[in-house]
Amino acid sequence: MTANKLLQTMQLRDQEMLLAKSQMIQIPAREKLEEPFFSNPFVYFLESGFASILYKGRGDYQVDVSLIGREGFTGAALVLGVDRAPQALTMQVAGSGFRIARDVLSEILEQSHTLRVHLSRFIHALIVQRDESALAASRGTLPQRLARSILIMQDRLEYDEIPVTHEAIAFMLGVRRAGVTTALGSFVENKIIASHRGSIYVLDRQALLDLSAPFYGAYEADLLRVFGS
Amino acid sequence: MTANKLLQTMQLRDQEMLLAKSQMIQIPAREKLEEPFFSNPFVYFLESGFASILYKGRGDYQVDVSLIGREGFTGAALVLGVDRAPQALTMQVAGSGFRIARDVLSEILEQSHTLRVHLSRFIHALIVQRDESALAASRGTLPQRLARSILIMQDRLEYDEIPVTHEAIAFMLGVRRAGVTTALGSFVENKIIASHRGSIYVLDRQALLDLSAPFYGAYEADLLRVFGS
DNA sequence: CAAACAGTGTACAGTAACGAACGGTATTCA
DNA sequence: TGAATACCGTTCGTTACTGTACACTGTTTG
Repeated sequence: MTANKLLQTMQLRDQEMLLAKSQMIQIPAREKLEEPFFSNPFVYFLESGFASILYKGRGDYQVDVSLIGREGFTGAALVLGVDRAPQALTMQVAGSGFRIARDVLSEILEQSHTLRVHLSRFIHALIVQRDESALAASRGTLPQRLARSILIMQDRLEYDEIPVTHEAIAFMLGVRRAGVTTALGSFVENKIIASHRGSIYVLDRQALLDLSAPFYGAYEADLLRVFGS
Repeated sequence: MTANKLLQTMQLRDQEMLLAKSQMIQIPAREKLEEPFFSNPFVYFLESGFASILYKGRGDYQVDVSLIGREGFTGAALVLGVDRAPQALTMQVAGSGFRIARDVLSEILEQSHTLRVHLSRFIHALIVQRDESALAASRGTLPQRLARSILIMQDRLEYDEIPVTHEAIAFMLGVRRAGVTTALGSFVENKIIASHRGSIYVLDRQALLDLSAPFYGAYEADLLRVFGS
């Protein structure tokens, strides 16, 4: 049995085909799963931990446009028939997952219409997640974006402790590290989180939900529409 | 013959099937082509003018995540197998296009694998456009975002005059109308654009490219990878 | 043709986030 | 065990916006 929700909710036949051709592996934090403009050899269905999709512009401008954990998979471009995409995919919190060669998945996709539809629905959810990120980046304050960030990381880990540094968060949001530190400081004061070196502990999830309300929830709602459960 | 680039570059058979089942219509500015969370009855292949995809959060937070003109089509969610999406689609500059009923397109998609692939590749480009928007929103200054905005509008109109108000631009970017006015004012001073009531004239496209360099070009590059030309 | 409206220019005080920098405390490594 | 490194806290002046507000001018409408 797998912990990946996409695998869980697809047709059994599709799931079996995929699992038969894939290997379970451990993935350490900061491992690069996809390089930009590169024909990446593997696609991943994570079981734990999460990876982030980073979009890089010229100069060293960059933002995280989405996070993927055990609710999804990493081969959107492949399903869309594109083999070189401008995004980078990096493991943010270590975990495990099933890895499958892109060519193998391509073949399976040719054979199974149901699988294509299932994965496509997830791609739609990913688009929604990107839209929420764009909205938060454009209209949200740093504390709001930070709250959203913590929520979506916690959603993927399904645990109160999030092993991530201020630096890493700042990088994801495209803001100063010091800005993250001060904002987190005020969260700690208000007992919304606790914080130790390299970790954040969520104490008051509701407060985070309230803070980030305009920018959180649409991805989750879209996933529900996709998976039903 | 059609002016829509997606229609032009698809297999002739697919193009004929689509055109046989679609009507050419005129679309005025500000017409709503898709409502959020609504099963929208039509999909559009524009021939002129452009529409914007607006993502709305709670409250009245909103941003434009992408613009679509004659290089694309508007039924991404449908192709991805989803019938209710959280985005709104509004015609920004009046134009014309082919309209096709969603159910009809669905049927054609079932029959034609080549069409599905073609449209999917465009969806990938749309994702790239969203990522660029997110990056610009997160890291760009107002003048940079504005320059990008003017460029992508001009790209879709393929003409030097862009019939759009400061108000409309401010709305798209999610910033103050007054901010757009001042920024445009400095563009006028530097002879980058000229501006009359309700219109912007691009004088120095290169200057706009320079300004928005980190945030412009990836969508266009992705389209090239898709269409080849 | 007057009145209403849409679109633009400008001003001002307030604030959120910035870049740059420094000091302190855990943790890792030789 | 001492040195190097990673991570966090805080400060300071600066900048890019924001919200609010008002005045001006073309354009539409009754």
